[in-house]
Amino acid sequence: MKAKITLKKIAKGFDVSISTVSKALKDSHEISEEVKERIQAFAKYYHYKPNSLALNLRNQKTKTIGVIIPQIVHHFFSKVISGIEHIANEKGYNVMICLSNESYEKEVLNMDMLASGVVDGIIVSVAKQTEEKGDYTHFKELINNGIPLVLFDRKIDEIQCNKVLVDDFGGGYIAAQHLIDIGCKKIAILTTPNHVTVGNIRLEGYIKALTDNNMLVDESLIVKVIEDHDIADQIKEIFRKSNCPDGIFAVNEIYAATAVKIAKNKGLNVPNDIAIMGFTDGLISQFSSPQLTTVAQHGFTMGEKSMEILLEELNQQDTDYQYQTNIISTDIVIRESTKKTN
Amino acid sequence: MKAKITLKKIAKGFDVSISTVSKALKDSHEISEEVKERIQAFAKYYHYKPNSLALNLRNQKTKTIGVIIPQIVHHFFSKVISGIEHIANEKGYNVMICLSNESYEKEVLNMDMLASGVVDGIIVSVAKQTEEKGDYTHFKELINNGIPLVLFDRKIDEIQCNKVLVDDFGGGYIAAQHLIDIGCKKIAILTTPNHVTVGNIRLEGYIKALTDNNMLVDESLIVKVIEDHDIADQIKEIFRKSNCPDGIFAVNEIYAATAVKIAKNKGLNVPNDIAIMGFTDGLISQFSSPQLTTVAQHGFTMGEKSMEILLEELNQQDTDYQYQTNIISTDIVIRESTKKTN
DNA sequence: CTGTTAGCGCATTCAA
DNA sequence: TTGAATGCGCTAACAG
Repeated sequence: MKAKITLKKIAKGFDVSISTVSKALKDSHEISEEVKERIQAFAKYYHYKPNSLALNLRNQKTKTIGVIIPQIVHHFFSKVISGIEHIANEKGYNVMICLSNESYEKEVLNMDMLASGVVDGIIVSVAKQTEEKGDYTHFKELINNGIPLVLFDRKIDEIQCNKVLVDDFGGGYIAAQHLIDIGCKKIAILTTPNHVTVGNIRLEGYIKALTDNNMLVDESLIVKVIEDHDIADQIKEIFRKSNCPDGIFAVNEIYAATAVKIAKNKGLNVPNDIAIMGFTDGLISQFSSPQLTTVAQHGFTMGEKSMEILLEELNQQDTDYQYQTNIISTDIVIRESTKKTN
Repeated sequence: MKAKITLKKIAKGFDVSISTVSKALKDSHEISEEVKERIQAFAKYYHYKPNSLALNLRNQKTKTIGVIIPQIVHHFFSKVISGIEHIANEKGYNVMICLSNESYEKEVLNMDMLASGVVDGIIVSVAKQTEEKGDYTHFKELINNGIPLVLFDRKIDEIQCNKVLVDDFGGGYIAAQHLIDIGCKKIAILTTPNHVTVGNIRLEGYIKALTDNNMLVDESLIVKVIEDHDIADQIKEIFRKSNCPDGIFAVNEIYAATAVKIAKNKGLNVPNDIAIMGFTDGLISQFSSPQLTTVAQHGFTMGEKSMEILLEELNQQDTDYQYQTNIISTDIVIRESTKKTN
């Protein structure tokens, strides 16, 4: 293990000063051609690389941005990361990824760590537990410290900063509207508990679509799935004989795929007896059988947009910089699970 | 935007020296109780946090490890990251994730960047393009520079370092054996081109299982899928009337799920007419219909193990440290797609 | 053309 | 009990 090569060592080798070496390596016109050549050749031979830490300390910036996401084993979030990485790389930035595992505590820990000088800016999707708790002081502190912050996916009105959101309302709306369009009369929704903002907003879109179409909103068709309990058990409730719907809109892939499985077990034909659709255009939707109609939320685009906005904030000098909220619109991808054939 | 609070500023505020403040904040016995209390209270009030960059520069370590993976939108890799993150967090390390997108060039770029002082060690899964090219000088340089390296998943004999590998041979073997056990006589394999090591080794396991069972290895049943071309088209070939197999082992989920889809389109019953199984226990396997039998490769465990070994190397002083290769064994998860009912 | 100095933020050794 | 000095690796203003 050779110790790393530094300016100092090169300087000693050539018996010149450190700054001479530094300048020579930057091809400064202040240095004689001959010295430059020798030093450059030497540096190249030994694979000299300036130490990033020293540079960062000196420049007071790291060319690194931090990302805190609730989960990584999740199609949507990994898409977002891809998008962030894509733009970051283009602009010479590195990405540091932290997982909160939906935990408030881990989110705070990660943020503290990132804020201690290791990154120039932070992109985060708020953990469910934080949403539930409603304590956003760590975000406010971050902003107070002048570290640019972009929030994505989950909507937090309490925090003033740049945001990139999915059009969850519109997504919920077009989903329900699609089911109505294909003739469903009793449309159930599988959503999340109230504190999960995205599920909640999709639910609102669903409700709006129903009322716009003069349909009654039946509370018994609104299932708020609690993740701690068995998901399938909760979804089965909706298939009770007396109240079985002819259309289901699930706010994510898993619920949708689970509903399909249950329906098939009950001998129902999807989509003819019951049409089922989800949210998030992931692999499950593509490979389940029948393939699932779904609302695509364009995670990659969201990642790109988040990074772009962060860079904008990073590079602005303006004293009266205005935060923006960017809504990424959704698209419906129609597949077999809602293509009735009768 | 307040400027960040530093030791220097605190020192000025109290009209003491920087080192006094530094010591006071570490509760040094050298400092009087009274001064300590005042300074600590002040620091707490202003949320003083030591600047990581400065600390890193001073300590010559960053408590950060870098990870380079080929893709992130991939169940296996995100599982591995979770595992790495899990252990890293436990030990107070941060994780910096870079994507190579299977590109040699991006891999080299990422590695250069990580090696310039930003991380203490690196975990990587080699990009396909690098495997193809066979140029591993960037890895050798890294090792020469004394930066601990752990390779996972993809096996590269040319590089001397710690490794964590999937038991791909064993996985291929038990997969083929399972198909034999349930009575398949003509077993096809959907694998990758030769340069992709993991696919290749799984193929070897498959061949060994066949020969161990005195079955002939039929070259026409070995399909090496090229990702540039349409996957489904290539897989369809195997269903030609004259040579249609009664069992298929695919080296990943996508190929398996695609094969199932094609089989069903052809009116074949899975598993009764043809049993199909995959590799990697991801969401597709669980949610496709019929649910897929698969070889689980325990990505989370691999991540944990990789991080543990890296930490070991990081903390060792030994001059004659021995590299180790850790094989993570696979398990077969039997589901509907190979449960014959006739 | 080359070298000296100072400073980024911090910890630590040694001196007062 | 406190402070001054040094160094981590690098750059840049300023001297020579």
